[in-house]
Amino acid sequence: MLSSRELYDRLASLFPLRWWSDDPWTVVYQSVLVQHTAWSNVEKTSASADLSLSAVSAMSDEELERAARPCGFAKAKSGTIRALSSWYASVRTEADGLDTDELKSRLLSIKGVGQETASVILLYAFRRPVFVLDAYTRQLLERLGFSFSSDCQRLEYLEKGLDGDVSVFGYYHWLILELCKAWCRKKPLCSSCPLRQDCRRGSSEPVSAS
DNA sequence: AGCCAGGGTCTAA
DNA sequence: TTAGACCATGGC
Repeated sequence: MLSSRELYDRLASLFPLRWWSDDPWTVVYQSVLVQHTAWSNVEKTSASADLSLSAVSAMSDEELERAARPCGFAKAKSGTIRALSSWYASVRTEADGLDTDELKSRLLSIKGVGQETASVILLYAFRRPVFVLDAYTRQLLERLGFSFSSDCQRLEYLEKGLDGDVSVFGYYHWLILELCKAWCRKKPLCSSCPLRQDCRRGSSEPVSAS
């Protein structure tokens, strides 16, 4: 059976390795903006508005909401970003001394931050070995023919053999995104994709995992 | 025209 | 504990 590490190596041979952002605060606010939204909208927002930590704290709620508008759910997202800005300003100096579980529970207590967003922030902003399990990852596992019954099982498979390597965790998530974006939308890659044999949307044809 | 895009919260049973 | 409604915008 294909191991998580082998899957990673295959993906890494297909796509460039990519990290979210080297700036922790950028990761934090973009992880909120991207919720249920195309990445292009996040780029648009990041390009047209200065959402640095100091800029956000100087903005009114109305200005922040206006800045978040292109990403949809602007009222909710701007409120979450506001809450995260004060949270981040207070926690960033002491974060090194905090347990990952402790950091995560603090994140989850913020309205608008759920499991996936918390995982993104822990991994890319605080460099903790947390696997970001999103809909694309579940879809990928499904299409590979795995039948897990819970996210707990999926994480157990995915994290095994990665030695808690933060860089690998980070690259892995982007690689899965690249694959799933390319999968059924770009025929040339699709027909030559070693992870898949046919291109019909919704097909759950297992691929050879030997 | 209508569906989807990297979610999360709240409610109901 | 799980399913479904809801939130709101841009792109195709």
